[in-house]
Amino acid sequence: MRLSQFPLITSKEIPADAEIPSHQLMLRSGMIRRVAAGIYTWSPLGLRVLQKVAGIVREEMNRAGALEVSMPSVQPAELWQESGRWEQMGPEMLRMQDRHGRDFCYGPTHEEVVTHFMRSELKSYRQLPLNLYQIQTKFRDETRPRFGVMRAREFLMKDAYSFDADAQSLAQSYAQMRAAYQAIFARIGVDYRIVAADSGNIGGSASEEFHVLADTGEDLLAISEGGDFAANVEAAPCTGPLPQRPAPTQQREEVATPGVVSIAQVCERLGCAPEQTLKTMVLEVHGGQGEDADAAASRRLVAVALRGDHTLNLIKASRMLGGDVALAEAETVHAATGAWPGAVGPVGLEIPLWVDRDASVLADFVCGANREDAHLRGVNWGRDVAEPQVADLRDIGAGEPAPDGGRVQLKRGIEVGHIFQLGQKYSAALQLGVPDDSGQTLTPHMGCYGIGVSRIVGAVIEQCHDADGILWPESIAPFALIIVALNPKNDPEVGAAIEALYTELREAGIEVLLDDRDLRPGHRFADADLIGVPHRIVAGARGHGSGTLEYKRRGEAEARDIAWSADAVRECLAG
RNA sequence: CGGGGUGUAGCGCAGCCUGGUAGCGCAACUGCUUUGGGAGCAGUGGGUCGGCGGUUCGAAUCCGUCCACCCCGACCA
Repeated sequence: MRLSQFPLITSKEIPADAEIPSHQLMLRSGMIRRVAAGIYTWSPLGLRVLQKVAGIVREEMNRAGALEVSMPSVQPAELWQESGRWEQMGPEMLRMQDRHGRDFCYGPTHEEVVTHFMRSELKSYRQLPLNLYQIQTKFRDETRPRFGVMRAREFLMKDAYSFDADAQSLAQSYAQMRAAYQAIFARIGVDYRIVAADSGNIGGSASEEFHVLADTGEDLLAISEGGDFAANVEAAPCTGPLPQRPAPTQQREEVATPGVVSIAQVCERLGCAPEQTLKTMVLEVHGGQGEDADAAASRRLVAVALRGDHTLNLIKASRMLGGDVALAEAETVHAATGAWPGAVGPVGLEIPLWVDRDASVLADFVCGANREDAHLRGVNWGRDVAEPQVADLRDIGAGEPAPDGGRVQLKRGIEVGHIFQLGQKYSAALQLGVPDDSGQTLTPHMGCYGIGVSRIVGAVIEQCHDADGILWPESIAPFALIIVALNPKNDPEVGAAIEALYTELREAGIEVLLDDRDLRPGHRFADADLIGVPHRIVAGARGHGSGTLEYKRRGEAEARDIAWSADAVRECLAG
């Protein structure tokens, strides 16, 4: 490719609305252009990288025995009503109507469609196991798209769905996909971790996430130092040993605390440590465990209590309470407890209360009094309040013991892959059945496996960049090599030699970009660094005289001279 | 959805408070010079000042309203 015929529009200036390095560099290098919030056009340069990533994903999926299909991005409401998710999904799903007024959505995921497809394709248990995948544009109407392609509304995703005869076979399919994902991320060449995850509203049991480690990641990961345990903080259980609860030593006492609503204020006013306080929060729970509409539509209030210095984990709470959980509005809290948020406490509370493990071993603690402007101190479980129902409700913290005995380290990650064992949730809801070896109907066990292809592009840049621009791993670089041709027009002989070199390398199958633009060298070096081509050759009259080219690896400080020949260049590329 | 902020040339911004000919830098285009780390000089083109409405002799500027985008939070593959 000749740069004089390739639209490379780069910018020195950092776009005002880009916050993180990958977003800034993708805009500065012209890989993407914003069309609307969370919606982007990929330029020829950007698309080359995106397709490199997609190509690696496709090869490894094929190698793992999955079969590529293409399903529609526009999907009819009926399928989503069958699975119950038409109502469940909420505004994240982009809905529309056709000219007849029929409901459709732009597919955020494809469990329903693939199951529909299998209803007509699966005739016998002998076809199992089967794994189908596609690489396709998804749309999820995120509340807050940000960071360019990292959290876009429209994005490219590889989604795969496996079908097995039983749970044991599903576990094997899952393990195969897990291995394929490891191969994919190893080939791309990023530093990643596999962590235990919550399965969210997709449903199902076992689920793990693949995270690219980066400080700008939106997820917090709990990784055991020197151990095997790794989990998204959302799903990391607190299992550390609890101390014996001390015996009460104080009398219960009410203290006036006008205007005090936060733990910090309580501590300041009463001169106590946050570890000695109990914070009580009221949650509104929507939906229930049951399948019936009444349970799904129900709302109930539940209180949870944590030690003052701990953070509530809404995922844990919602898993334990069986429904969608959110902090209740202030008015709701007041109506239910007689206190505004900040003064709620367990004593005399009339709604069900769950207490975090660590809060359950407190003694002589400080808590809200369920009255305005008042707190209690010297409160004790068993004496002033009933013995608590205990649960694990908080985020794990750095330095705490991990379940495997190691010490928890917190790291930030970008979720680029998620694999689930779904079980029979969708196959049962959408009535997918095949005859088994005795002629009975078998409901297949499903797994689903997603990779955020476009997100990987951003995530790799987060890990691979310097002050001058991107440092692509060779696996997904838009070009392997850039030749900066200096002054080819001044000396026809040099110009011809550069042309010959370019042609020979190109015909050898190397993705080479010839910078033949009539710009000053500095400008072109800066562009080469910005777009991150891994190998750079400078060819000009100076070296041509002595039969040398200048070679430089992106990211290395020093350039070196090599012989003016395609073979010498190929040697540099090889290692 | 709550809070904050911003909309002026392709990009980055000034002008607005105190109403009166729409500016600067970069980019683009033309010419000449220049050619090893984002060149110099000269010239050219490009604007519904986010939209609509109001006040006024006159609105980028004041008022109202709507929209878009960004940040923080809540929420979420």
